[in-house]
Amino acid sequence: MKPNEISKPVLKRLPSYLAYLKSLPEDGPANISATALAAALDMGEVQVRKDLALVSDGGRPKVGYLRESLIADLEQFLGYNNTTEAVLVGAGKLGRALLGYGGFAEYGLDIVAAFDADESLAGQDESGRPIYGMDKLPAFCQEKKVLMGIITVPATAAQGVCNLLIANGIKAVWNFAPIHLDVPPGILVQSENMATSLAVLSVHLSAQIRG
Amino acid sequence: MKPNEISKPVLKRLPSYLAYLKSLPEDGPANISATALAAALDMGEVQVRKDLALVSDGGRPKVGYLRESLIADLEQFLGYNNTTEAVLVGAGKLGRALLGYGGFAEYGLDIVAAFDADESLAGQDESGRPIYGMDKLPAFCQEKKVLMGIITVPATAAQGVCNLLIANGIKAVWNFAPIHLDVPPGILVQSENMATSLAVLSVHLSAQIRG
DNA sequence: TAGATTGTTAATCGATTAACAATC
DNA sequence: TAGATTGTTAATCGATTAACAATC
Repeated sequence: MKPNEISKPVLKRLPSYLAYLKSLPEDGPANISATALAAALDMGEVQVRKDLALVSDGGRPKVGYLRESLIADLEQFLGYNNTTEAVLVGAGKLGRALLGYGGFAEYGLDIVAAFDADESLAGQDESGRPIYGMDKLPAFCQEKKVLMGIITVPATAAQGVCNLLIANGIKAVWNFAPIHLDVPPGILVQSENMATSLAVLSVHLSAQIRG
Repeated sequence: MKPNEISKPVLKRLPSYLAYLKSLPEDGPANISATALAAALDMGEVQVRKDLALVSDGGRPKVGYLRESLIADLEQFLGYNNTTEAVLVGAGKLGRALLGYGGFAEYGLDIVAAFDADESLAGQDESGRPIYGMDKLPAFCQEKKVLMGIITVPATAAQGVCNLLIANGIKAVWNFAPIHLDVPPGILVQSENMATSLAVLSVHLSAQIRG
């Protein structure tokens, strides 16, 4: 089963399973059933069972899955074992917050360097990651064969940065700028969109108030 | 047309339209067609047309929509005009970053206060918002009739905070903790999940590498 | 009028759910 | 064996897309 045959809805649910499994006490029961997982996460049990069948064949009738194996299978499938190196562009507030966040290692992500148009930011950030001027970006990405770029620049600069990253070998872009990025086929853009979440919440509240 | 009749996929696309329309130059053409919007955002034009028809009746054959009216209709629909007051719980790195972000006003969101279990954080944050101890939360939420809560505490504390918020009148929760929150019917939880985005990117790269 | 664009009705597609058979 | 659980095949549901009619 090739991972790219998996549908996006399924793919987006997998991290929840993983997070829940990891939150279980180490000295608890060694097995867990899809039924139990579904109940804990408020999901349909058939859906959970089908999702798990895509990433693991360790499910046994009557006992369910071995928790540790299932965790391993999910991590394997999600590629959290082999580290992905990423560069970050835009060392403003958000950019530095992401640089400083230590939790990405758990997902196999390593932000190896940051770049910013403002040369005065160059140096090391508090977490010890280097910050360079934009002129250093092309050589760095090409030499290190970096595949992921994280964009935390203002919306007006985002498309240009995106183009630059792609020109230097990046295949996946994590975009925090609130703007649609145009990319050639084969490049994946995943946009982190707070406006989207806010819209869902906001409309819910409007409906709530109006009755 | 009641807003809660709209489907979630549609709702999540609306902010993109709005952002794009706002990015257009003020002195540009006054009209824009669904066709042009679709092309700019890499979407199907039928889809865009159908989405817009749900929030506006200003579309005219041959000319499209009046840009300004469409912006107004979208903002109206998304409830960005009437301000929503929110409280934030957890004044750590992420919490203070959100407090300091000035952009929420554009979406009709006003974070009026923050709370943290660590009393030593009490006082004012740099942006002038007050930070209180957790004991002040119940009275504050009830008196101000706050409807939205933002959770930026560690995963282990999130469910407890969520319960507390709901007990004090909150109807919508914006959750940044990487954990599933259980809530009673009628309460909406929107989780901001970076692990989800990372999974999508990570699997794309794995597939890319393997060929 | 001709053509661009809108909005709607019907067809397709994909994801979820339900029903069932298999297994320990 | 009986019952819990798995995995699979079929049915349903909802969203997207295609085809078309309406309009300026």
